[in-house]
Amino acid sequence: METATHIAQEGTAMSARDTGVTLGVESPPQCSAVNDILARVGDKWSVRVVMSLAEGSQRFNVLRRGIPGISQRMLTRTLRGLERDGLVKRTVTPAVPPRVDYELTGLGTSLCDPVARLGNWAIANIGAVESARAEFDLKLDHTKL
Amino acid sequence: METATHIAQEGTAMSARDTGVTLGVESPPQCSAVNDILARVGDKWSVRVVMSLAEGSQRFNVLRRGIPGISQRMLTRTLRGLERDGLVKRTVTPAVPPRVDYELTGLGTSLCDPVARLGNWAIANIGAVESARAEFDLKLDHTKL
DNA sequence: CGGTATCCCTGATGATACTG
DNA sequence: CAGTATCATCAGGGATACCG
Repeated sequence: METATHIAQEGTAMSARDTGVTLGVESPPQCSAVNDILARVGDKWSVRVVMSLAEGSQRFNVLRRGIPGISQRMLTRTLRGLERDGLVKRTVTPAVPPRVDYELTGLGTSLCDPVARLGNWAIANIGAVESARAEFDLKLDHTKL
Repeated sequence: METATHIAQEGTAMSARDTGVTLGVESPPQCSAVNDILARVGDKWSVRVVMSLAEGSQRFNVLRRGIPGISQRMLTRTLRGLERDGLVKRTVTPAVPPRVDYELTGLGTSLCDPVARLGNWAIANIGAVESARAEFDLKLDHTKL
């Protein structure tokens, strides 16, 4: 697999538009960009929110109940961040009980695919990772005790 | 719900047309697993390290010089974490000047693909994200000032 | 060379209370 | 309902110094 072998070096920016597996994540300028996006994805709640919204537009508290553990504060902040990045669209409907709906934008939807792939990798390999951890920790004890 | 049963394979034609995307990432048990992996990926340095190692085995300081900005402390911690997760293999060669080489394991290599896809998405869309941010911030000023 | 140990600061997050 | 404000906590990460 020459696919993942020569990743980070030099000029070829992104000819990512066609071939499925395009590895070309590198140049310093884009590197920060990548890291930037990765930060969003690695964020504790962003992915959960995006995945929830992928199922359709939802109101604030519905969304909240759909993501166990998230505080009102963090949901608000996460949504603001996603909105700012153009991944989510916020729609306020003036009404007696305020109504605010959130939905993914095209950009947000497009992010779902790569994120889902990562998620699928995680699901497929979590077992391997966990046993690796167990083994590592075991050897650690063995060494220390 | 067999939603997440056939997820970890294939290359291009998923069922991304129906509801928009392939999502099958939601079951509570796997949810934490996914979040777990996502945390690794979202980590400030893990991806950089993995991508560097994707080019081949490297010694500690070579790796360090290849990742501008990372401190010795963080490189060590990041490598330990990756090693614990079974993504990286650490090899110590007893010698006068200590020599330690790091290389990706099969698992680590397999992670490169999904991560690279995310990276490619980032590169392809960083422009859209940044302009969205600019617009958002602009409206914010407009509202506040 | 490769790594560990400390100190310290900043940002991220949770809990709680209040507002339109 | 949908936030905003405030406070306290805490892990992440940089700088530095020392060890085998």
